Amino acid sequence: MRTEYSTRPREQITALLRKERRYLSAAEIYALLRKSRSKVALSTVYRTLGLLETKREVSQRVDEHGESTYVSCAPTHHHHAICRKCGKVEEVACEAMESFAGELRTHHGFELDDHAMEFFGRCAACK
Amino acid sequence: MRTEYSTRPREQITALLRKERRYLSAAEIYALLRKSRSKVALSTVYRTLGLLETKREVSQRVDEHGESTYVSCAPTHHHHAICRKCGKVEEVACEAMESFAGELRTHHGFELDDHAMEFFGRCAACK
DNA sequence: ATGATTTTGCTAATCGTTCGCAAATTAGGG
DNA sequence: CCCTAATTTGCGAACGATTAGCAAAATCAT
Repeated sequence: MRTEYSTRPREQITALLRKERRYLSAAEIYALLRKSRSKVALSTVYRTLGLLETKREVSQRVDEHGESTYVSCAPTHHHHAICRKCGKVEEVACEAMESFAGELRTHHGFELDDHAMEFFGRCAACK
Repeated sequence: MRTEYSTRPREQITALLRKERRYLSAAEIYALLRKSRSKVALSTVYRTLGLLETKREVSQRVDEHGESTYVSCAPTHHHHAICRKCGKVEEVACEAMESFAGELRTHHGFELDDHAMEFFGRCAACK
């Protein structure tokens, strides 16, 4: 039948991610849910994250220790500005990409077809 | 005495990286060296990569399977244009960063202090 | 409610990476 | 050169995050 079930663990994981809006590891999500008297297995966390990633509802990032972390975000193309203090992630659009594409073409003969960017600094609240 | 020795394994790993100029995993480096009748232990490859990373002589990137890969590059600030066909990595400067910084400040109140970018496409040779 | 199907939870397996330590290399005097 | 002290290597074991297997539980459509 190939349907997708809506279950309690999935709802809780999704809700937590939507609430936090910062990069969390599977272990952190597991720990946070466990604290709020919800018992989800770590493997379920991993599976749900994989699912959400496929649906483009979260994006994944490997942190400085090599651990995968995940944040809830829009399924459309954008980049992330990550606050170094509180971890809050903001989505930012990129219009200025043409200038880079042009630079790459003229200086390197490189035909750009995709790009990834990350910004680090202080968010409005932490500044 | 706190000196740093120059050894055969280190020279070979460094030479290989400088020759290839594409992202290689520790295992790939190990395999390539082994083929050219050089016996370096995998752990030595890892240790040397860590050393080179500290010295900013290689940069590290986690590939799509979660494996760490490394490429030889300049110690100064720049970004990488990675060819999807041959894997060749080219270093590109970024002047256009002010426009992003401005956008972040005005639209998000975000104070930018660092950024990371990657470009994907076809290099001049593969186009 | 019922039954087919999807998910979960648990545990064990996987696999890249790191560690520990004895043996081998290196650098630099004598 | 040769010796010694210090650093590296190589090997294997240990580690830790992620994945896989499978029986039991939850979900959905009828």
